[in-house]
Amino acid sequence: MAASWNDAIAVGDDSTASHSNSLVMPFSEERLPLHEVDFFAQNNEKRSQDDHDQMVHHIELNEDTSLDLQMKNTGGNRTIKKYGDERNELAALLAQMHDMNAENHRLRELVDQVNNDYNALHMQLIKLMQTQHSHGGDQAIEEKGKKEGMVPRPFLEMGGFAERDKAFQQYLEGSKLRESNSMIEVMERNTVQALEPTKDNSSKSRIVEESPGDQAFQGWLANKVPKQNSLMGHVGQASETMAIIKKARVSVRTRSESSMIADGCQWRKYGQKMAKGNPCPRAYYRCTMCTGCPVRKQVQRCGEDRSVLITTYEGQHNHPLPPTAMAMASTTSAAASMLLSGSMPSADGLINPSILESAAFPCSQNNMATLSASAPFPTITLDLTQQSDTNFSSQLQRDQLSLLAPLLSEKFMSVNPSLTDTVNAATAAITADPNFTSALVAAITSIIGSSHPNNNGNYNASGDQQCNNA
DNA sequence: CGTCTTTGACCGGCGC
DNA sequence: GCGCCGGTCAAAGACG
Repeated sequence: MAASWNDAIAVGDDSTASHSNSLVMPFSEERLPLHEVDFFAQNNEKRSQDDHDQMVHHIELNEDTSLDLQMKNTGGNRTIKKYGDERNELAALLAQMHDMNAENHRLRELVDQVNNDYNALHMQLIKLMQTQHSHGGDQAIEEKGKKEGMVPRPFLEMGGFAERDKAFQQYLEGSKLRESNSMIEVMERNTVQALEPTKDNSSKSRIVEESPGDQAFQGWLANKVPKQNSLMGHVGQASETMAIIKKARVSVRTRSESSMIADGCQWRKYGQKMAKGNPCPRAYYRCTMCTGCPVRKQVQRCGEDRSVLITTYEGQHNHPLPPTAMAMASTTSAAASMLLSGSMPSADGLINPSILESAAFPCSQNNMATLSASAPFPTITLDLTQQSDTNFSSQLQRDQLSLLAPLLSEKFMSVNPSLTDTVNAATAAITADPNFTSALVAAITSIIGSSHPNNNGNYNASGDQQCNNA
């Protein structure tokens, strides 16, 4: 899957060979130096009006993605000089596009790398489970594997629990992960340290720095997971731990008059209870998009502010999701990934907005994400009640970026720290444009979805879906 | 008649 | 051991 930006800037319909800037510049193959960009801009002044009647920016991610933007700027009767006034802006835009192109390449490669890791480790997991089955091994894991269809499709997907599973599996098999600062490595560290709180961490991982967020998460696990002197051979207990990890929840606070937010999934109510400390009843729903889908959600109005609807998601979808559901799924998956990867910068459990603001996301300033360590299961809360924008879909898309970008920056870009600023700057720029944001989110979710062998991206345009366990 | 909602019963975890 | 509480089950009713 070669990432290629077939970016082209075509100027003029009647350009001849003598016009070196009958410009079609494939950014994916060669980088256009800035001085050439400037030359191109200056040359524009000498060109005829007809040459500039039409300016077409064509940005196209490669063929297997959904991002296909066309920005047409028909010049009409504008003069060349008017374009000349914009040359600096154009040059800056081109340079920015170059950077984005390069970053896209790197990100795609990293996604591929993670995907390859996932596939390899998944095979190891299956192999081990088969071995355990043939040797009458631990039934808890076996039953859990059956129950969850072996390859659960995460509601809280991206780099979340599935990776934790394989990281844990890797640890069980006594081997080390490859040399990289991947998300898997961080998750392995969290899992291992949580399972062996008394053991010297230095022998487990090359990662030496422990963020306060790691401590928060491990502190939570230390309370929830019984201490063990020996991990090896206690697969059942380990399975319990993984079950707890899988139970992580993402809670979304929104202002809504309706009884339920439209998140794109189909739900069936199976219970309602009065919860202590809240006069409003709590409703329990399970996903009915596919039989056997373990995803559940709780919906409850805030006792203090009845206009606030609190929706808590739990579990992992085992079926493809429609695009409308991908927005919420991606948002919660990113939040859960942050939660479980221990990337929160605050030891008191708060994911301070500073992590988002540091990435300069215009949409993140009013958001607050909190991590609850007192809940029965680790819960991250996304507070979307401060947004004036009532378009929930748009809200989600913006939040997706605000959550995904720092995640990618922290985990992937740690290989090359200098890239982080570039990514942040580029992301800040593009998120300022809602249309571009929407398209980019679609592209990212498409990439993420397609990175799994049984991915959510299997949802096709006709609406046909295939249940993995059907 | 099939599907969905309602609601009381039941179960398991946890604290005392 | 007991009670509280959160979560789930399942029978009954509502609805299209």
